[in-house]
Amino acid sequence: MDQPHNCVTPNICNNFHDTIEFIGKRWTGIIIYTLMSGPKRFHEIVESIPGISDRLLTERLNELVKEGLVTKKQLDSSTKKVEYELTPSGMALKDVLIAIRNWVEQRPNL
Amino acid sequence: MDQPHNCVTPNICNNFHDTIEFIGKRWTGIIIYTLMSGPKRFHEIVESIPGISDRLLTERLNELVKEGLVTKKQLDSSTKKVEYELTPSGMALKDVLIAIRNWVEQRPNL
DNA sequence: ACTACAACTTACCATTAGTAAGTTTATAAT
DNA sequence: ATTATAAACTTACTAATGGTAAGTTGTAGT
Repeated sequence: MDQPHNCVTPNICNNFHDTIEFIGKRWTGIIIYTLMSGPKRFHEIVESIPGISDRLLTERLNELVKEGLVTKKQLDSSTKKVEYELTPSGMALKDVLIAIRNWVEQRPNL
Repeated sequence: MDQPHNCVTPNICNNFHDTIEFIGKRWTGIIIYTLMSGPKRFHEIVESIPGISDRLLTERLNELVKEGLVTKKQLDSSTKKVEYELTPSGMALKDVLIAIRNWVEQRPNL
């Protein structure tokens, strides 16, 4: 808990402020959470996240790829099948997700 | 990393999905981060978070109070001076913030 | 009495999200 | 061989949220 926040690299989260806003962007956290259990195809992600739409999932996945947290693989060339997988950097967010889950579990259920 | 997400109590984050969306809401994370160092007055928060506006800070603080993560104290009755402070529940988010900071520090600076 | 400050509140415009329908290419069914 | 279905987007449009600026209320200082 030290340094404040002054953004340098646009769209790349190299500091606390940018990072928390990036992974906290609507759906992003749950997408990462979903991919923690292994690579998934587009429709598998849609199906495991109730409420998300095609449009926003596409947008968020593109952002995640751009930030280097997710990779996109073409399965079976010449078809439209793709697979999304966390990079090591994305996987390293597991500790953050675990910390959140622990906090949720320890909260008094008002 | 177990259970999925099905919201029961509206506006109260008792599960992973709601929680990550709540603390990831624009400015919320940084407000909590700012209050980690102790109680602060309204204008002190504004001054320590570059870019935030009165309107959004008011809105976010109200949400945080509603969720039981922050308390609002009237200082010096009959003036407008107030102070915001994390509740124990809010303070418990420190582990989450530390996990994020660690992740940021360990990332390769593209 | 005049000015400034603290903590909002209101009004308005810009950006982002949600919903639904359409597109493209490929395999499956009849 | 034609038709249908599916995967992964894309486009268009409306609703919700965020950003900017100005206004409000009450106290304090000079």
